[in-house]
Amino acid sequence: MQPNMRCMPRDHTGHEVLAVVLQVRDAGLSVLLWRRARPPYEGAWALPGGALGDTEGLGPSVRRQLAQKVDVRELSHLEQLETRGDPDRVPGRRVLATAYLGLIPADADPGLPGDTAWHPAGRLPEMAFDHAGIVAAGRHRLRNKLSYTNLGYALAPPEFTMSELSGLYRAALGYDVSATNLQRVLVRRGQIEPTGAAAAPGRSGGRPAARFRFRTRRLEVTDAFAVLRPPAPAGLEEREKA
Amino acid sequence: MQPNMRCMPRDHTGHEVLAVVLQVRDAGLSVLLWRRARPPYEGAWALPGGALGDTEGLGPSVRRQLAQKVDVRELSHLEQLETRGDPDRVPGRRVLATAYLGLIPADADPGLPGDTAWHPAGRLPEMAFDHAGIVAAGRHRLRNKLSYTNLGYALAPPEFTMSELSGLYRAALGYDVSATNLQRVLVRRGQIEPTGAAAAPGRSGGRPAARFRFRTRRLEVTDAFAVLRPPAPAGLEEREKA
DNA sequence: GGCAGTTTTCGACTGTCAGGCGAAAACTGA
DNA sequence: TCAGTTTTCGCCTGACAGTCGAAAACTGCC
Repeated sequence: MQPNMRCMPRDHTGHEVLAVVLQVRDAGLSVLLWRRARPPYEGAWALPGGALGDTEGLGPSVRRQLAQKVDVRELSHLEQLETRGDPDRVPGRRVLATAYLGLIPADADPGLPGDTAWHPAGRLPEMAFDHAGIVAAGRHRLRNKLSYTNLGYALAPPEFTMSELSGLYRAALGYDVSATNLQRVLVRRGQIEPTGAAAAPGRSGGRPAARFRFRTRRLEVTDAFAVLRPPAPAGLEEREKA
Repeated sequence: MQPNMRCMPRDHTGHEVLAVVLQVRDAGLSVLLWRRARPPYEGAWALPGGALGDTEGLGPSVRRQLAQKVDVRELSHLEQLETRGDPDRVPGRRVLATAYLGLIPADADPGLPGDTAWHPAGRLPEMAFDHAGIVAAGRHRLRNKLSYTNLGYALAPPEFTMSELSGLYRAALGYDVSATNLQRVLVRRGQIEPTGAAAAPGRSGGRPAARFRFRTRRLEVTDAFAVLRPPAPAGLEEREKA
């Protein structure tokens, strides 16, 4: 199309990174947004992020930008989402955006700057640029990965009861999840295990719940859900050890 | 396409698009590569792609670049894979690359330019830059999506027998897939249906196979495989109509 | 202390679906 | 007609999700 256009010195296309940071806050899925004080989209809400540094990797850049909004040490998970390159996604100039999905456990409550706040991911305020669509992509990714990976660890505190975990899944998935089934499924898959200690009995009585933890806090995919799975690779008992 | 050294000044970071184009060719999964004639990585093989135009969307750019290698009308599927931004993934200058996954049905045999050829995706030749990793990501994505979507349509010709389809899945997944089970699963999910016509009986005898087709040739996800699925949404019979 | 209320835990039952096996069907070539 | 080949169909099994109900374990009130 334009063989030499790539050498044009000016009007280069910029590149920015954005982050969809999600956390379950009081029984709902929330996303971290900041309010734009200047045009374009003055007063609208935007995802945290900013321009990619000249010698900076994408992942490190997200972490750096995010550090201006929250304590990044709270981040339990970070993965690349998608890159948007619509020529006019930003009015005036060409900016590509690579979006990341970040998760924060429900027990964390990082302090925020004045222009930044949590918003329910289901009912977004007026959003700048194409950020509403990016949030939707992030929610989608989270929903899917909760089903076939152990990503729940990224939403949950180090220890939890099944009721609490069920509440987290409910908030993230958008529908009720039976604590009974959730426990059976996650234990069978080896994702969670009881800690042994029982939780403090509830505020209004009731049998004290057992506490659980995720066995590993790094992403692992449940390959047992490949629909046409490979023939069982002989050994059966090493699955327990792995 | 190849890094143009005249543009070397490290003013801004450039952006290119790449495509992992996969096709099942004689019982194996193959990827489209071209051979670099100039340094860096002279003689090594690279993914098709090139610099993003200044006013060009990402998807259109991949299609444009790909048109120089194959007949893009053969492309049955195209989706974004990931963006690589390692500061030194390309020696000398900063180039971000957004990779796409493209699929071509097994019955197509597009003509190729002289520097371009199909290679077995399992045993790659010496690859330029980080392209080997990108091919691996593409194979991974294909394997996963074959399990929980109807993406098989993108590998298969308009009509096929179950033996042929089983061979395609075997090539893409890397392990044997029983034609019996595959038929039952895909029919139950409503992905494929018999065309009615029977295939020409085999070259060496045998019962003539029934021919099948995919009901739709657009991507649809098999939501029934969400592990913790939402409560059944009442109506049961409209699933048949959908 | 006993009893009602509450919450969690456990076991049993059902229905769906994938995987495997073998018999029957349908064709070719000798 | 018969052996060989390939596909198709039906049956069985085993895994697993979803539901329900009973039992367990606690609080608070009488």
